[in-house]
Amino acid sequence: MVISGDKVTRAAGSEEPGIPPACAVCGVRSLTVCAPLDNEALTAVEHIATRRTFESGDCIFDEGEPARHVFNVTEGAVKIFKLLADGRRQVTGFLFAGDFLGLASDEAYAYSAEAVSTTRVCRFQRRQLDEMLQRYPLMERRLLDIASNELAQAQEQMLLLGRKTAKERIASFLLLLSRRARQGGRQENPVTVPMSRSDIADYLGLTTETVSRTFTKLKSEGLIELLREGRVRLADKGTLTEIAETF
Amino acid sequence: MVISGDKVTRAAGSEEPGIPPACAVCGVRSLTVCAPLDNEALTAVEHIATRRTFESGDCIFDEGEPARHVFNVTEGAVKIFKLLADGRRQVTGFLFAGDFLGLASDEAYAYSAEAVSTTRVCRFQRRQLDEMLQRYPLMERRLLDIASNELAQAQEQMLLLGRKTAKERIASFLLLLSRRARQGGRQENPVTVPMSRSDIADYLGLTTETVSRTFTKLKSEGLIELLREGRVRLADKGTLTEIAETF
DNA sequence: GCCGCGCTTTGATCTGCATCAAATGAGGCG
DNA sequence: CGCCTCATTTGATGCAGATCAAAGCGCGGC
Repeated sequence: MVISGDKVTRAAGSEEPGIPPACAVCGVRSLTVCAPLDNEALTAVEHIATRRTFESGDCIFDEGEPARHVFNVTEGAVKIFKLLADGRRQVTGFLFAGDFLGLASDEAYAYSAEAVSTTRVCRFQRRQLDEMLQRYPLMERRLLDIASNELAQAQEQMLLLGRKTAKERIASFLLLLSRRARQGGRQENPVTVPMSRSDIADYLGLTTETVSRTFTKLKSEGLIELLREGRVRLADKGTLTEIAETF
Repeated sequence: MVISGDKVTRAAGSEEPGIPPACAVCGVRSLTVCAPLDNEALTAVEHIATRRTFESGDCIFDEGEPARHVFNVTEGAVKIFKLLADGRRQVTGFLFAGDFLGLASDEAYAYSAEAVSTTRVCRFQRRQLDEMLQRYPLMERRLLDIASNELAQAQEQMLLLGRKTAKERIASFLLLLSRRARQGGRQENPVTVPMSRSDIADYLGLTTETVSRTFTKLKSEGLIELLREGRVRLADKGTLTEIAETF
């Protein structure tokens, strides 16, 4: 029997020992698919949920793999991405506490998911979640709202990828991070940017070099300040917003 | 009282006189959100549906407008798009018979919609549809599946916009049109391309000139043939697929 | 405290697609 | 049937961002 698994393996996320998640006191519940559930339903959720922790760089699942689980991020940050055969990569989203992960129309995941920083999730068997959805229409409705939201965000991102300049993309990105931080109750102005330049590049359809240069340029224009530990202060949100929305 | 509105105004689509749509014999029902409904539910749908026709270029709704209706395309083709303040445009999708239109997470449409060719739709009041969804869980589940599918498609499109070359984009686009035509029971090989070069450009994040040049190049390489009335024969689907998936 | 490694920044050059410009072609209408 | 209009194609040139290259720099290990 394992007394102390101390160091986590870097592969599939470590299972938490002990107590099931106390959904009733979950700090991010109001953001999640569980938001509209009553106590009875929450208890049912607790019984089918497993908590897992992933370290930065850990793979959560891979594109094409049978989609047996879905996840709720409770802490940390996740990137989801697709690859072309020659290695070109498109990050299609970053997920934070409260975000739902693993919706697949097909039987297989449509994208890969990897932790960007230390990340905790609630994991469900897809089949068990399906049963929950049938039993609790409010949950299904909530999931539909979440999906609609993601769809709107995806279209915003298409606009960015198809039509915005590098500077506009970076400004949009910083404002997005800031907005998401506020929604998640994290600090919104000196905003934390947990992902690497290359993840940002692959999210914005640019290269690391262009991302870096553009940050430098925004800094030299006094619009942002680059702080310690990947934190960025949005010094002139108004101008950044104008740039992002484009003029 | 209007006796004969003969020529349709080019604004909001003309209302059909007479009989409600015969949902029971609807040719595209199996593709739509109505697919899983029984006869009782179909009758209810009939009572809240209005049929409308739009001519090519007609606006169906505008981004930002209160989202009071949702639509089912029953015939024709629709483009949905977003604009930047200076007029740059991103077409985020083309919709065909069977496709659902108007999901808005917010109270407002997240994008504009315009007919690309003569188009017929079933229109519902959002509120009435919401009631239907509560009454018929199968319909809500179906809508969730549709939304999941669209999400997967959106991610595919982000990959295209962020990482593919012009040639790869055009190849992907033609194969997408062909696949959608097959799904909708329309002719899949000489595929009909109802939208203008400039709509295609705005969908693929290119310019009309680049779209045109790339078509010409694919033609000169013997991969496609440009036929009368915007039809395109995919002469070498294998190579097109290789190009689209990228090597 | 020093070393080594990977990430980020900065610099120099190249290129795919955009932009600008003009010719060609396809409908629609008088 | 010929003209007008607008979409498409083709051509010439420019540029934003990619690519190639080489320093900085922060961080963990010893």
